[in-house]
Amino acid sequence: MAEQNRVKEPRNVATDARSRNWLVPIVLLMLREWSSYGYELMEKMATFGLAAMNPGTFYRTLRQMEKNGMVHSRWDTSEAGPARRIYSITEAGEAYLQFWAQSQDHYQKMMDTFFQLYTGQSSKKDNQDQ
Amino acid sequence: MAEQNRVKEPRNVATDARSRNWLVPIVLLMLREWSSYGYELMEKMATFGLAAMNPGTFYRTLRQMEKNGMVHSRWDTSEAGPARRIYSITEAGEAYLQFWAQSQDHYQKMMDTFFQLYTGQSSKKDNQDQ
DNA sequence: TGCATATAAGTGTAATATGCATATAGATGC
DNA sequence: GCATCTATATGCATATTACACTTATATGCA
Repeated sequence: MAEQNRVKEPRNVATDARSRNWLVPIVLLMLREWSSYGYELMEKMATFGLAAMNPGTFYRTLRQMEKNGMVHSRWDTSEAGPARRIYSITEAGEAYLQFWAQSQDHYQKMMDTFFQLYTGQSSKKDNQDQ
Repeated sequence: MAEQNRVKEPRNVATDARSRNWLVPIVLLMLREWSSYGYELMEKMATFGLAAMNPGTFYRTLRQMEKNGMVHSRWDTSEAGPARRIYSITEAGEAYLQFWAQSQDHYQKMMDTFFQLYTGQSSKKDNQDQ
């Protein structure tokens, strides 16, 4: 019955920022370094090798983060062109970032377990050279 | 305005199998080793330190995977107790697993970049002792 | 001037995903 | 008989996300 059902192409899973679980912390990280606005943030995402999700979701996520208190924003009309909403990280945002970073430890272990089973040996993929 | 809005407690983010992005590959991994059924698979999840999501979602995901062609199933009534739906991995499932493992590489690099920015040094969280 | 395009930030709505509660059913214990 | 464990599954509400648009300012250029 499941005959002509091809395997649905996995939509890049962790390759992109999807699940927003990634989006939020990465945006916070960027804002920790320099306050910025949506359009720029979206472009910087590429630095992380993250094909940014569609703009609509991205902007909406930013507003959501503001509602959650992780960031706050102000309009910037000083530059030419359309007004920009400049986001800055808040203390709550910093706290979240810290919490998240800690939780990554667990994640890393899980990944390690995965690769142990998958390849029969530990992932240890970061002992490349440097 | 965003005043009494506390930061929504992140519901364990990557700590559990949520986003199912993890669920699928891990189930496939387990099925690669030995064909099994939902109930057992759910229990084995604990091995990965993954608090299994609720049964409903779990079973539903398995059926979804079958529809996608990653696994196929047959009823097993040979044992005592309720019939079990035994799942086996398909070639498409193996292919997906491979694809996924590759994408994790990318993911790992991203995480590394993240921690470089966050702590100012490479994550290197697995050079603990051994 | 008129129009395409880049920059910038959004909204509406439908499709998906997920959690939670609940249903069904065989087997076993008491 | 009835509670409980094993085993699989569905219904519904809510949460997430994608996709298609909308609104605006500014610039290039024919």
